[in-house]
Amino acid sequence: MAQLLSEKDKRTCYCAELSAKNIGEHVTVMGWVQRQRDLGSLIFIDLRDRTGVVQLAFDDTTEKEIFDTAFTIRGEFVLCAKGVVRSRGEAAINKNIPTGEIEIYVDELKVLSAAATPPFEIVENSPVRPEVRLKHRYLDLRRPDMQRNILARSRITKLARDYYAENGFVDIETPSLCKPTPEGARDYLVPSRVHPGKFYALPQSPQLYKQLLMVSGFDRYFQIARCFRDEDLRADRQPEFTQIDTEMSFVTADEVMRMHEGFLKFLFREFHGIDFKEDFIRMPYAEAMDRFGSDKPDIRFGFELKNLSDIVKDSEFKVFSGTVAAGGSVRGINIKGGAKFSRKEIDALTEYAKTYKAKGLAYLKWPETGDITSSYAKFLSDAENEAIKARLEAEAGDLLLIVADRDAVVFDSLGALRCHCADKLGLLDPMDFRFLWVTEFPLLEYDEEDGRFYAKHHPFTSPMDEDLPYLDSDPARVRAKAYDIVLNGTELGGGSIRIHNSEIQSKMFSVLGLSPEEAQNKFGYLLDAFRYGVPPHGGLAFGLDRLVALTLGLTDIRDVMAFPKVQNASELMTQCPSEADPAALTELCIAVTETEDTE
RNA sequence: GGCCCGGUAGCUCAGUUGGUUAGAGCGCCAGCCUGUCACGCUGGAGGUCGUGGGUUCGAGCCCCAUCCGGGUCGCCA
Repeated sequence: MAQLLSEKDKRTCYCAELSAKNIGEHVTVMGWVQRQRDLGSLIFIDLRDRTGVVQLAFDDTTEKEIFDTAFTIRGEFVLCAKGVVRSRGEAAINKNIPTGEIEIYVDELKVLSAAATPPFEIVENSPVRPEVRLKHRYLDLRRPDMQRNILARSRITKLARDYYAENGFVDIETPSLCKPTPEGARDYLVPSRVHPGKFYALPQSPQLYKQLLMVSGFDRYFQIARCFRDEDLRADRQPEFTQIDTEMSFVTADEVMRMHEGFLKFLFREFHGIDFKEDFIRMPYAEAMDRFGSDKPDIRFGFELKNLSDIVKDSEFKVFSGTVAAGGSVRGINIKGGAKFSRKEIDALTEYAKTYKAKGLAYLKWPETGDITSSYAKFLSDAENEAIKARLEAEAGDLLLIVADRDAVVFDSLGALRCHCADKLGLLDPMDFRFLWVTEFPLLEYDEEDGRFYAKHHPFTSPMDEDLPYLDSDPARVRAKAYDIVLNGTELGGGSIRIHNSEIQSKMFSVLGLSPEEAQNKFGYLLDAFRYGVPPHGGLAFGLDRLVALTLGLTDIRDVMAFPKVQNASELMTQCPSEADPAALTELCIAVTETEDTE
């Protein structure tokens, strides 16, 4: 059945490139059959390629053999069709598609491939279960919306290459087989045949290589880098993802931020025609936490956190006053328009807050008409109640939500609640792009379980100059020259100025509990390199998948990745990961001692 | 590792209190049809109800286990 493409079968244009101005031209198009409509002695076929569809027409003046072929054609057959572009005539114009004024009157037709009936329709927004889509990803990717996403991704990476090349960045590839990263996410390990018992790791990011490239004097480095982390998945997290990775020498944090802000503005101008005239807001971490309960605030809406601790610290209501006394805080948010939430919905909010470790959620619902209802008001004095309303600027129609707990829990739960409620109220327009820099992150994070500090960013992040004196005495208060770029509540990227002073680096390792010997063992090559003349340097990496998704107004990065993995990190189409060939394992000196199937 | 939601025809779903032979739309197959474009009309095929066990006279429905998918917390320097 399938016919071969010959030298004479040269495509002259893509399907949806044709329009009324091509009328009379003889063209050759190639593509997949969207649909065949057989009206008896009249047959229409919509032919689709990555640009869209064009209608092929066959009637009783069509050569019989061609007409008979057209009759047998089914969905997703691959065709080569030649013919004359002609007007459909006034009555038959389809205004819903770009090529709706014309059709191709076919005089030569080749079936290049027949096709089995696909498991789902190849149409936009086809509501199919994710596992079915992913098992047949090659068909899913044929759908127009997925084609648009993948094409957009390609365009965005090109814009990135253009922008950074224009600004003097050198595209340099770094290894995929590298030394395992201590203190980071879990590494994917790759065994070495030549070195039995030894392992490479796949890079979590090219961090140290790019710093070494600064030592080498390349001055500005750029790479679209594939990164790997063996951690659990989310809608915005895959085990294998792509970064737009950069590093610059002889710069301050301000210069790095300006450079990358320039890229985002360039991208949105080119891609969406949106001109960001103002500088992006820069907000210190402490302010972001205090106002939004998050280090990646969504600033498309208000509902800001207010500290109520001073109002309730002496209250009769022990849930509030006791929390303050124990060193925690009581904070609230005002969900404007939230009074429309039902009791059931508010109960659901409480359950939601509990997933963030909050012990409870106090509320006050002030409807437009009717009585105020509240879970806490009866326990407070009138003065306390009025002060809370005033602090939260409450009025009719509002819903006040209050959490009393450790600061970390209060921020976490209220930060999540404000976004959750905004979503419920339909306030989140994905095409409203609000960028924000979060700066002055804490350098270190104390881990209660391990009883030690960990680097919040990584161990090479430079402390802020004015906080250097506290690195020994009070590490927790030291802020870093680190910055994240946030878009609509998602961390799009982050970076820092690195330590380039061996004394400070040693001090940093010591705070992290690394002995000089351990530091030398783990990062010796970097420390050695720094002995030979290291420029001050810093950089930033964007999560390309998130950047593309958010630019397109999407929330699931799988929609902008050609072959993503599912929640258990397997790939449904190829069924990887899979068991290794025993001979290969033997050669690698690896024995599998336990699998999930073992009792 | 925890919690929540889902799995019924190729796809999307309905399926009452546990009760006859499990339904619909789309898709698919066949026939008819000259202007369709989600063509229309007529007819037809298509089901281990995720899997295994249990309760029951009787299970798509109840119970237990398990697999698969999604969300989320932990985790993600």
